[in-house]
Amino acid sequence: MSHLGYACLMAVDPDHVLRTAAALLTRKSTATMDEVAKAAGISRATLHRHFAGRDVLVRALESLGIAECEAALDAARLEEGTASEAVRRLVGAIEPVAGLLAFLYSENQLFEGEELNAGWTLIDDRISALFRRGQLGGEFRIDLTPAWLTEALYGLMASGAWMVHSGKGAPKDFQHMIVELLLGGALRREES
Amino acid sequence: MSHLGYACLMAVDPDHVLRTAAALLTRKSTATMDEVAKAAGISRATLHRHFAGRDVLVRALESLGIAECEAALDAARLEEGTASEAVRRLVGAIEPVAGLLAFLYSENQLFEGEELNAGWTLIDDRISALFRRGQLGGEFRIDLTPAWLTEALYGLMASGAWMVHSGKGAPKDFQHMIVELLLGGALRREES
DNA sequence: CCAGCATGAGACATCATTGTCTCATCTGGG
DNA sequence: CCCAGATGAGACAATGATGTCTCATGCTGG
Repeated sequence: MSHLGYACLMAVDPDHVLRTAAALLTRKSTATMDEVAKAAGISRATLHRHFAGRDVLVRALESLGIAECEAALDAARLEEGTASEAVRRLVGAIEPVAGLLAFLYSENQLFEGEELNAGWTLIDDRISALFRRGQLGGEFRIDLTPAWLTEALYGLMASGAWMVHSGKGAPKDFQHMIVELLLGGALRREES
Repeated sequence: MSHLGYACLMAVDPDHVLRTAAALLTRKSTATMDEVAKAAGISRATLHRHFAGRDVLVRALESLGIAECEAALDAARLEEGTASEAVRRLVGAIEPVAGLLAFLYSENQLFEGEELNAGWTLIDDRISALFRRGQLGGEFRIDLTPAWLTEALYGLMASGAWMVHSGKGAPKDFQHMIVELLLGGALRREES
């Protein structure tokens, strides 16, 4: 037997499979394991060897989504500059993951009884903290709770991802549309 | 044979079944036909006699959702008063349907190839027209398209429904949270 | 060259949901 | 009272997705 745990030869790259699955399920959330395998260019048997069951695959996608979200949060440097600038960076950084997030969001309701991955709470807390920072600094209004602002951001990102996905909006407008509406609202600013 | 088309005796009320199904599927979008029947207090056979198949049931729910949406649009009198007031009335009127809308929204992706019910376009147009009216009247900013404002409203309503459903928010705050964020945004208003 | 290992293809049983059917029962109107 | 119609309960097959298995193939490392 080889002294290496696994690395030998034409082994499938699990990360590539995962990302292909994410791209497919983002478009068609009911895709079959067979379709996922075909999209990844592997057989259903091999897919099953790496992810033993659809739930395992979804859990792995959840971990991927959480990891990418946290990477986006890190890249956005939420502690630096004004809260508004941080929100803008956050939306821009999270845009590539928005589709996957929307998929996971719709799948989460299937994990009703089971425990919710603690990673989501971590992310919620970091975003809530950003809004709280904006409130304490006098930048954001205080009559909307950080929790609601966080949920609203999620909803707006889902709408933005939908606009882009359906072709009604350009990806380049994603960040601007969301940030402008979330921060500025629909009303005209007399003071501007 | 009776001279009346159908009305005879202990006939099931299809509307009651529909509303029960809506309430159930709002909470558990993957509910079985059996669960739907049980929730409505009828047998699966009878459910099947009224709605021949799950797709027929979902289509009926779609029609119900469209009808209730249009009723809400009518009740909100979108042409009266300022656009802001109309938006506030709209959100308040549509709140009871928000859960059903979220369910239908998630199901619509399953009707990929098939034709989309024209009713949705009608509703989109009416809401878009409201935002356009606000823009033309100088009330709303013009750098966000009415189409985006409409989609954003949907997203915020989904987030609001989620907050209420998950117990993180009170139903009485639904209207206020959404309208304040959609119109005013998160930034503080110096002019207020 | 050869052995080992990952893969592809496919067969197979299982499971859940669904659509369809039959039959017994109950109710209310004529 | 009696019958038509609607319902409830359950059996049944069909379908689709899934999990598991075997076998042949092809490649790599030694």
